[in-house]
Amino acid sequence: MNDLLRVTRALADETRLRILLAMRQQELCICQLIELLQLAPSTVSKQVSILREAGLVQARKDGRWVYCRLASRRGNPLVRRAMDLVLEGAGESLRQAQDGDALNKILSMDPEVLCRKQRPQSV
Amino acid sequence: MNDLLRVTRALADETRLRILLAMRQQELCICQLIELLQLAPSTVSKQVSILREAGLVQARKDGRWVYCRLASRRGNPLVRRAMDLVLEGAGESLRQAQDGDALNKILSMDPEVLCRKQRPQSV
DNA sequence: TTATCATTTCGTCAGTTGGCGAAATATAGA
DNA sequence: TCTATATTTCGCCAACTGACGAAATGATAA
Repeated sequence: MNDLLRVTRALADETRLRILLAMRQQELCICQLIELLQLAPSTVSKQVSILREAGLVQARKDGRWVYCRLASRRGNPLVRRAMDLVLEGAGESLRQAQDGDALNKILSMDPEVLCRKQRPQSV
Repeated sequence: MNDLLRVTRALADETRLRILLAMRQQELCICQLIELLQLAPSTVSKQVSILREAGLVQARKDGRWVYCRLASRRGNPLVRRAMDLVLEGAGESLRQAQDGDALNKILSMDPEVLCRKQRPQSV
């Protein structure tokens, strides 16, 4: 039941569901998630780590960037059931439409440019 | 996403998972759940109501007793996926074994006797 | 090496949650 | 009607959570 609880708790937060839904089509690096969610880097990092602990998300490091994607559907059956639930629940809320639009913009950008945009503004 | 979130939040608590797992084979009345969980009636009532709000549990009233059971698998697909996840995650934890034993004892009892046992002890 | 920078870790804080007991509610039985 | 009682509602409190910023980490580039 502990594994189950770790998974259900990981799913029980809107930010984390938004992260999972954003990764449906492609992997995303942390800075892309930061841009999508408009949250502090430390917050995004923490939430992604909760999804990783639950086995829902896998990450690979490439230089300074960390790319995240949904865990394989062929791995842990618990994870597959969890994603089935999330995908079933993906509906037409305003928030999801907004995230979809924002994600398209982010994907059309060079990640380099995105990161530069996120650097502390020298005033 | 709101419906999904209501479901995932309902699943994200050990007490509520225990309730769902206990109802796998048969409906249970609140006082049976109180005995199983060893929690205050107000607490059990609250947790069941969260499961009902999420659509995971249905209840029927029979006199003073309220009987609860898992929602139909043929209803909301979200609910079905949620229960698939829970059942997949039902494992062999010590807690589950203990709950199984306790549940068997409870089911072998007359609910009337169970309720009498729960009444405030007149010292 | 040194500087830069994407990400993570840590400490803090406001808001939420899950537990309890007391009081309220609704129903059965006297 | 009045009493007993199974359940719910309400208010409270300790523990947990999700957000942030500052500092630490690890890797690239100068």
